[in-house]
Amino acid sequence: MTGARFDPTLHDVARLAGVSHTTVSLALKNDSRITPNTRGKVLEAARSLGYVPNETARGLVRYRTGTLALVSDSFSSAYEAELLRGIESAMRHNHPEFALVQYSTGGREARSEEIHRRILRSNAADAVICLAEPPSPSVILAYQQSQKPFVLFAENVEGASWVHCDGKLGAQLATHALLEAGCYNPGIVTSSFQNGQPHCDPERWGVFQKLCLDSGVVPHTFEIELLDFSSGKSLAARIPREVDGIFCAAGDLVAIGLLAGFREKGIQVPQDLKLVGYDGLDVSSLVSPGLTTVAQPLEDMGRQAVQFCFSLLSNFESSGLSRLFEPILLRRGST
Amino acid sequence: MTGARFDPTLHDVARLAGVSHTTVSLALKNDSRITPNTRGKVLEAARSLGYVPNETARGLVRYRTGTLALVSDSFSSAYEAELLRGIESAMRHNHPEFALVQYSTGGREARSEEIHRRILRSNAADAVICLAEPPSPSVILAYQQSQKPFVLFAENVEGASWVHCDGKLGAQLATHALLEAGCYNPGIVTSSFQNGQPHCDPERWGVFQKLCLDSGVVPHTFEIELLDFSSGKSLAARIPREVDGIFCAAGDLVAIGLLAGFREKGIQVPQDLKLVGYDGLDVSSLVSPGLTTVAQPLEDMGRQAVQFCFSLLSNFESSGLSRLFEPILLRRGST
DNA sequence: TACCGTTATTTTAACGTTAAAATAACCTTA
DNA sequence: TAAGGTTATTTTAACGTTAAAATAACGGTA
Repeated sequence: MTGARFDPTLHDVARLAGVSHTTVSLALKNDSRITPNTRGKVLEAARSLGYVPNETARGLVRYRTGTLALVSDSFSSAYEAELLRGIESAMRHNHPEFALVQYSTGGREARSEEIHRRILRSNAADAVICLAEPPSPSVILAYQQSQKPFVLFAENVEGASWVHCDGKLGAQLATHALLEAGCYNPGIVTSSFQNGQPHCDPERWGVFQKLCLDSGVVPHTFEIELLDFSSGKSLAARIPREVDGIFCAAGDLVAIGLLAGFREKGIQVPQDLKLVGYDGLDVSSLVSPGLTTVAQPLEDMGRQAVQFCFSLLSNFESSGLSRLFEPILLRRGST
Repeated sequence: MTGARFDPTLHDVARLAGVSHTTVSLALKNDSRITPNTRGKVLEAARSLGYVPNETARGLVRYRTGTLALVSDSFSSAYEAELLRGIESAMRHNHPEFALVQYSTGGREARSEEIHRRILRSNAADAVICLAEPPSPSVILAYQQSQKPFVLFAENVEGASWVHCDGKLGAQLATHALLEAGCYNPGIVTSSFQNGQPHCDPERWGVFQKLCLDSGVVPHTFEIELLDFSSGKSLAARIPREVDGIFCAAGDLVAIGLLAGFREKGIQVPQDLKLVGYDGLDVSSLVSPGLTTVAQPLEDMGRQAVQFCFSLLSNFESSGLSRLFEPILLRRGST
């Protein structure tokens, strides 16, 4: 049941080289106190045994891990994929010595809390980027107290550093696109509600509501649980025929799902209904018709998050970095 | 520079509860040796201090981590996303107490080696699923010796457990689709060559070659470095006009990129050229025209890999589990 | 009341590393 | 040649946990 444990340790190398384990430790990190002669012996012994340091033991005493942790709701989201592209490229270019590990919350809040606590308590990483829903204030406070760099993709989170793309502006772009196109019975697709508003990106819904009402139209709201292709596709069946424009604030993937659902249902886009997505994922340009969408500079945002982590890591007194990116509207066939 | 370290430990809880640290340890894991009375005191003390166990220290002595590690080339690949969906769902349903972490190799072989060694040596996980390129034989041997369950997505790897989808059959389905449609100047898009064949999934290329030659046509081969949308798109420009059929063995994402490239170039699919992809990703049904593709049951494969890990974990003498899945051809607009 | 067998708890020793303190070895210099 | 100062290496003590061994406390029996 329990795994085998027979990898060579510092002590094994030490015994073979005829020195103490501390000498091996120092020799391996090229400490100037060790003579070239003994270092040679140590290196040879380490090589012949195939010694690899145990990072767990190391982390316990050093309190540094050489690891950047990502916490995301799911490993398989396309939205996160583009952020990850930026994060990975920044790490590869600027911090190649760091390991990148990703934790999945499975979208469950309790699990998310558990993961953050575990990372903090077990010091599993030197810095954390959170792609998932922002954790509870108590977790954020814990990060603050631990002085561990913590960056999340959300706006104006008290006590944390963040990177965000202006949702109000994005919603404005999307709503105008629909209203200008003459929609008089528009709807919005959002994540499911909590406390009277969508549980993620409520600002998009707020702006859409306001602008519609300002223009004298009363908009529909359609909530979905999972923000993916198939839930978009099945939602399409539940949208009344009189709706003539949809702002899919839940993201491009859902919008692409809607597109597929509408096609099955015989609703023509953009003739019968205009559709605007959100995110600007690559694939949104490939569907038929092309999806008009509010594009976020996801790769740049990912890179920025990494940069924040490392500036916080090098001088941790400067807390609370943040940056708001601007979205743009990509007009395509669906409007 | 170094992080703060002030989370409460077993000793802190012990002091507050007026018992020894071992008692706390036992009480927290509900050991029957501890009286309900002292357990109560301990639990109360632990709660009031907000005690969370340090998994690093725990892992050092227990040699069990409650973690399943995934090693992938990149966090952002769509192919892996569907595998991950299966892996995540299996974990969530059958092993919810396990943490799931993912390591990224960035596609570099040296990094991959380093990551595997680190996982093994530092016992970072109880089992490992490798979505990336199979590692070197020496790493595979190390996994074998460590008796740590190790499952990879590749075929017939000596000494490892694996899950694979029959590439020969898949290539056969794709090639026949092109030849039956009357292509007499077909080509294949593969990953870049190493030792005279594509460095990943060489079997697809081999079968395609053979079947084409058997039918009396000499096929083209187009290699690409990165297996993603944009490299597919830019490859399109380099494909000669006389080519009338492409088997994109490099995957749907590349095929979708090709589609976009062909559209820009004014090549009509399927009139001027027929295109068959590989993988059967969701998005391949949404592009215009719909992509004919060889579908792998990726989610099922992911689930199977998880199941292998846990059967190996419970009785580690039975080594070398494997399963070959069958692909199917999804015929759509591109042929 | 002295002895034994339970049961409840504590003490001690690991796990594999790093950091600090201690020692040993070797040169200078007086 | 004894004292002092480097330099090279070793000893010791952490880090926070679990597991094994040791002890303490208690109740029952002879």
